[in-house]
Amino acid sequence: MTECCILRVAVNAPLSQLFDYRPPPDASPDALRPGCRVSVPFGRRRECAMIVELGDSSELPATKLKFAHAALDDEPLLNDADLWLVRFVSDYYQHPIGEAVAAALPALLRQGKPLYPVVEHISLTNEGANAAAGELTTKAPRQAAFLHRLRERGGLTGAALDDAMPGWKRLRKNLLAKGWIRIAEMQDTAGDIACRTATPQHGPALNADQSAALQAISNGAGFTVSLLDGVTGSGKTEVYLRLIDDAIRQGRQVLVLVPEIGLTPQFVARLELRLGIAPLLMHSGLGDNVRLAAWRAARDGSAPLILGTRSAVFVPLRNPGLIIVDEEHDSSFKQQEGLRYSARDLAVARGKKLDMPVVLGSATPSLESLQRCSEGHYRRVVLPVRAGKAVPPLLRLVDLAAHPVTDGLSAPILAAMKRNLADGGQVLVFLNRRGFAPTLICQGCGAIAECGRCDARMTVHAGSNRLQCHHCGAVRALDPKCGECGGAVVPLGQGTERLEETLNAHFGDCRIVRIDSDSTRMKGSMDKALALATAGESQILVGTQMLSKGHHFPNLTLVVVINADQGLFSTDFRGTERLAQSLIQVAGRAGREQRQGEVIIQTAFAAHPFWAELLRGGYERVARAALEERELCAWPPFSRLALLRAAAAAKVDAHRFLDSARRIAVALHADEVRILGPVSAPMERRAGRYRAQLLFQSRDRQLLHQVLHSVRSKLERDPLSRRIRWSIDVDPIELF
DNA sequence: AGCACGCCGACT
DNA sequence: GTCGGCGTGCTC
Repeated sequence: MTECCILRVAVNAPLSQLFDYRPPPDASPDALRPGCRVSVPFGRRRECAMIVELGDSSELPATKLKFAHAALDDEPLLNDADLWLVRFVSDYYQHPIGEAVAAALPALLRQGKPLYPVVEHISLTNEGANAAAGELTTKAPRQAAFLHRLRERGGLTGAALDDAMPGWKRLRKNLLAKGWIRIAEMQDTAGDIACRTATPQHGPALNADQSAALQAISNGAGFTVSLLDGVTGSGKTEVYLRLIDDAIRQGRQVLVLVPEIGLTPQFVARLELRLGIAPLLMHSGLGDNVRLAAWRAARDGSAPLILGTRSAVFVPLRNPGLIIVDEEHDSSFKQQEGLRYSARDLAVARGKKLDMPVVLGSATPSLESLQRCSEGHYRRVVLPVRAGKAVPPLLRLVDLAAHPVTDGLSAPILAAMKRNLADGGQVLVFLNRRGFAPTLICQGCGAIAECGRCDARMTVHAGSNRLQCHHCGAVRALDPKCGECGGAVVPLGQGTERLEETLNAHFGDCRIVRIDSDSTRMKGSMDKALALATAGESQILVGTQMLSKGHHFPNLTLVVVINADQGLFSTDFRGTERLAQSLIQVAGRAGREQRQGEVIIQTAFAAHPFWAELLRGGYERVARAALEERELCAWPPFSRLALLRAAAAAKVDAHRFLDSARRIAVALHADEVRILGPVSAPMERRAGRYRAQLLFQSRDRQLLHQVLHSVRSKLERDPLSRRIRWSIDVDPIELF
C-alpha cells in the first residue's frame, strides 16, 4: 500500500515472483521503463535486476519496500515484444522469471555491465597542445611523438592508441600529472560489426517445385508457419535464400536458427556469398565481448541476418521480418537443463506475437509439426525431388542373422566398401557410439566394469587407455587384470575408435578419418578433418551423429550404418521417430552429385516392421505409422506432457517428494490430466544421485498448465523441495 | 542461488 | 572454551 511508481523487478535467482522496489531517488523516468536494468539491494547483496512491470502500488507494507540503488540503462534493453517472450517462457516452462530474463541477456549485461563499452578517450589539453608545438623532440622523443599523434587526430581512444603506439600507457601518468592530456570515459556507440561484405551473387534459377514452395510460403502477410519439407539436396537452402533476400530488401531482419552442429562454415559461406551479407553468428563459442557486440547489432538493427543456435531465439530484433528454423526436428533445439525451452516452439510463439512468417525446414519433420499441418495450423510445403541431376540413395539391409560379423563388420558391408572404394568413391561408416568399446568384461569371472556413481557400464577408451563413464564423466585407468578375480579383461562391442582400428586393418592403403566428440575435442580439429573429407582426401570417414548433419561430401557414394538396433526397441515413445530421422539424415550424405548413393544398414532384426516401412515408404511412411500409433496411445502430439523430475542422494527423498507432488495434483481433481508415477528413472542412479519422475499427460494444454502451476507453487513451499534437486520439463523430448 | 543464523561435535 | 558442520529461512 504505497503511493506512486513501484518497480516490479526480476532478479536472477530461482525465485518465481517479481520483487517490488521504489525507484532510485535520482533516476530519470526514461531509465525506469520495463526492459531497463536497475541495481537493487537484495537480501544482503547487490543484484542487477530487470524491470518487468511498473505499478502504482505494492502489496507489501511500505516498511519492507527498499529503494533501488541506481538505474543502469537509459533506454530499455528489451522492448515490449521481447519482454512478452520472456514472460511467456517463464509461464509456459514453469521457470523462474529471473532465469528467463537471464536467458535473454548476454552474460555481461546480466552482470550489470553497460550495453555499450565504456572507452577511454584521450585528448590534449591546451597546455598539451602548446607543449606539442614546442621543442620536446630531442629530450623526450616518445612523449613528443605521442603528443603529435594526439594533435593530428584531435584525440584517440585507448584501443586506437594500443594499436598505434604500444606502450603509450607508460607515458600516461606523467602527462596527466603535467596536465597535458585529459582522459574522458565515453560510450563507444560506433557500430562495431560490419555486415555487408560484397555484392550478392545470383543463384541458380529455381526449379518448378522450389518456385511453388517459395510462392506458397510468401503467400499472405503476417503470421504464418510453413513447414518446408524437402529431402536432402532438394534445394531447401535455395528457398531460404530467396526468402531471406526478400525480407532483407524490405528492410527487415531475418533470424535463422540451426542445430548446434549446424553452424557449418559451408552454410555460412554460402549465405555470405549469395546475399553479400555476412550473417551475424550467435552461438555458445563466442566470448563475452563478442557476444555482447553481436547482441547489440541485432538489437539496434544493424545486422540484417542473424544465424544462431538455440539461445539465439531470444535475441532482440529491431525490425524482425522472418524466422527460419532449419532442421526443425533436431533435438538440440530443446534445452535439456535449467530453463528447458524449445527454441523451435518459441520461434513459432515469437512469430505469432510479432505477426510475421516462420519457416520450419526439415527433410524429416517432427511428428508434432506434421500433425500441426494436418490440423491446418501450419502450411505444408513439400520439395519432393532432389534438385539437379542427383538421384535418391538406394537403401538396403544386411540381415545379421544370415551374415555374421567380425569386429562389427559383416561380409556384405566389406564387399560394398571395397567396390565403392575401387570405383573412387568415399565411404561413411556411421556408428553412434564413441570410444573403443562400450563394455569391458573379465574373461575369467564375467565381471563387467561399472561406474561407481551411475547404473551404467564404463566405456573403454583405448587412445587414453582409460575407462570412462559417458553419463557422469568419471574416468579411471584401465586395469588389465580383473578387480574381482585377477583374470584378463577384454573389451566387448564396438565403438568408433575400435571401428577405425578394424577398418585400418582391412583398408590399410586408404586414408581413414574419425570424427566424433573425442577426435574433435581440440579446437579446429573438426574443421581440419572435415576439410580433408570434403576435399576427398580421406576415403573412409568413421563417426557418430556428428558426421550426419549438414555436411556435404561431394564424393561420398556409400553410407554404412553399423548398428541401428538400439533405436528399434527404445523404451522412449520417440524411439522410431528418432531412428528414422537419424538414418534418413545420414543417408542424405550419400550420392549428392552424379552418382547414385548407396546406404547399407546392418540389423539383427531384419523382420521388424519398421524396416519394411522405411524401405518401402521412406520417412513419410514411418511418420504416418508412428502418428497412428501415437494417436492410439494418446501420446504427443495428441496430448501434452510435462515431467516432474527429482534427484536426491537418498532414494526415499526423491520418491517422497514426488509422492507429495502427486497428492497435490490429485487433490486438484483435474480429471482430464493423467498422472503417471512416480517411478524411478530407467537409469536410476546417475552421478551418485537417485532419480525418479512423475509424468503429467493431458489433451488440454490449459488445464495441464493450471495443474503444473498449482503443483509448482505448493512444492516451492514444501521444505523437502530444498533438500533435493527437482525440475519441471514441459514438452519433454527425453522421457528418461 | 546466496547468505545469514543457529545449534551440536572434535580441536587449537 | 571456539571452529565449523549443514539444516532452515529469507530475499521487495
